[in-house]
Amino acid sequence: MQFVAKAAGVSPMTVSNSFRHPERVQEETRLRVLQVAADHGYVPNRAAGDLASGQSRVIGAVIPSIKNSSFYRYVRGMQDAVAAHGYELILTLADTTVQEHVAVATFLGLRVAGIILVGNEHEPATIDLLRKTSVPIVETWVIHDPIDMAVGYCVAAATRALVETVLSRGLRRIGFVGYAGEVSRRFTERLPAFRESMETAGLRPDLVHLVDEADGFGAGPSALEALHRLDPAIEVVLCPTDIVAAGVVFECGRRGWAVPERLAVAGWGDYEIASEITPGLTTVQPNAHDMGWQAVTLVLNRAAGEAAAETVVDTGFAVVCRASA
Amino acid sequence: MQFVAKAAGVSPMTVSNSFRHPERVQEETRLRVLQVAADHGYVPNRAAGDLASGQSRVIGAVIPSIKNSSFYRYVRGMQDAVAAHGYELILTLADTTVQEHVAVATFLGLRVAGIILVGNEHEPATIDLLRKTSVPIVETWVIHDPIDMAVGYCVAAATRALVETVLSRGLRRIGFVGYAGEVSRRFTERLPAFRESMETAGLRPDLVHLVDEADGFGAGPSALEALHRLDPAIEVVLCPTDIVAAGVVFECGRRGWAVPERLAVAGWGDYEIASEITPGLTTVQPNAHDMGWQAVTLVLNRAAGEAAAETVVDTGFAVVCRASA
DNA sequence: CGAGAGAATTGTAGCGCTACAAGACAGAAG
DNA sequence: CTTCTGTCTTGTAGCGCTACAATTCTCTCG
Repeated sequence: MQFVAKAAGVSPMTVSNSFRHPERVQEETRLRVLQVAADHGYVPNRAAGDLASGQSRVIGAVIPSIKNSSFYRYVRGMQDAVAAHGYELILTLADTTVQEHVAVATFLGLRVAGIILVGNEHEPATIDLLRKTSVPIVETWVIHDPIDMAVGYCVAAATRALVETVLSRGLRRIGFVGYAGEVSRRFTERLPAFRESMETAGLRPDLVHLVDEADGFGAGPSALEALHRLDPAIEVVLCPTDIVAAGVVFECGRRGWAVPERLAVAGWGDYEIASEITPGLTTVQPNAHDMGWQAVTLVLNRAAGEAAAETVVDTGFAVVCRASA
Repeated sequence: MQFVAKAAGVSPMTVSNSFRHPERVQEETRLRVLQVAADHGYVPNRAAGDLASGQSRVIGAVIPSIKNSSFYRYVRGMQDAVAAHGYELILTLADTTVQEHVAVATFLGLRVAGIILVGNEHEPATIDLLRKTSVPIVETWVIHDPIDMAVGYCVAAATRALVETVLSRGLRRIGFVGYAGEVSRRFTERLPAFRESMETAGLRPDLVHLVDEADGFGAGPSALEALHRLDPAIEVVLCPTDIVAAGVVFECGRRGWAVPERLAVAGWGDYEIASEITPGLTTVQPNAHDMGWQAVTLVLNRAAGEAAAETVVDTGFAVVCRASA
């Protein structure tokens, strides 16, 4: 900065103001400074600036996976929101809670303006760190027991809505595919909600099969096989993701079963594949873009000193009805 | 830090050393300092530390999209490499070159240890900035005309290898699906390579159809329709991505065409869907994880002052043969 | 028992920038 | 011609940390 100041014939403060407070500097002076900076490839050192000003315009987000298009929309939502407010977003991939902890420590070390996490399952050490910091924290995709703030939707409510949708189609023999093993809590919330809905409707709540999360499309055929054995006249299968649902649809194709006439199928997540395959998948669409946007908004509101009153935002969901169910 | 030092009864320097140079501090003292820090949720301010030491252990990467699993493996490769060397990786999503420019400016402002980009298509302003900085720059997925360093594979060579693979299956009527409009150069490299290979083999090089990149799976049916009209006896379709190839396979299912007997199909990218659908897709697999790893390695080598001699690394590719072709 | 070597610890200065207060300067009013 | 006002510009101090040199504190050895 010293160098640029000298080259432009002004003081370092004027250089600083040219970048950060354009209105404080005369137009002509500012343009000259910016020109000199551009000529020399000078970019203000944010680390130093943030240190001096005690604030940061960078928000850190930890995302567990970048494999599905819901997360893509979620990230876009965050990116769009930060861009609209002159902030920056930095992302770290973390597939395990241990990686998440490392990422959180890094963000805290960088003194980011806020941290956005996915889910509410963290290492005890992470929770400890998060509770002690004054940095705004937002947990997304869930709305229970936030450490600080949360943005998400109610998985149980979405499950009930999906069951009601298939009931309204006149379907009664409803099979449910869930994930077995150590999976995120937002998956485990679905089964009890399904059972409850079925009992309320006076229908069999036990047409349930659990598959491995790692099986991808492959989980479809095995789930279909298992549920068909439980009830050969099964009418519809509710899947934990659109990937599994697509696997079921492909398997129906192989078996020569018409979808939805012989078997209806519903997915979850409204991934890209849901609208691309034939028949299109009926699925639950979380408002992923909105969720990302709201998460950033919560951080910014907190930074602006606004009331921390409503710390939980429900971005809702929609049951998207396509041809598969 | 002052606070922690006081609480632990040592000087600030000892606190600093406890974190950064454990060997300089007596075990007992170090543990006490770390304990006090943990109790108070203290995390050293990296911005200040980096400023004082004049170095950074953070590498910035700009990625254009997180929609496909190749990029996922690529990011994992980078993440694994930085983790192995005690560095951190921060990601920014940028779908346009303008967004990329903003991201690059942010990284430069953060004084990262290195910047990793995808492709070699950038804004003139970005190139200018990149040439003037002394920060190591790596461009990935391409190996032509790097600004600084590059890691990638030769798309033309992979195209030729794919054509040879289908030729070796005895197929002769080969259709090609490309992307129309403003697409990344790595897509545009494929068509000339295809034409050349076909001419060398003495076969029709004009069974070509261009589709819109945004069409996803939907591009499959329209491409199939168009190529079938060009040559009703077409034997194989080479697609620009596995998504398009999957779209073609699904469409074949609808038409009752057996794959690969009636029509063989090849994709590109070895996305997850390639191995999940039936029949599995024959496709080109870029060594995405390796590419990410090598990109980080190049940055670290440069940081370690090692020779900048070999600045281009070819991570190669593989033609993965599955049932579809 | 004092000198010397080595380990552990501690001041000092400064990284590049910004907040804030103070200064310079032009033009308007008296 | 002085005073005042408002605009533009500039010193000063310090953000939280680390490199480096200096210091203190063992402990060993002649």
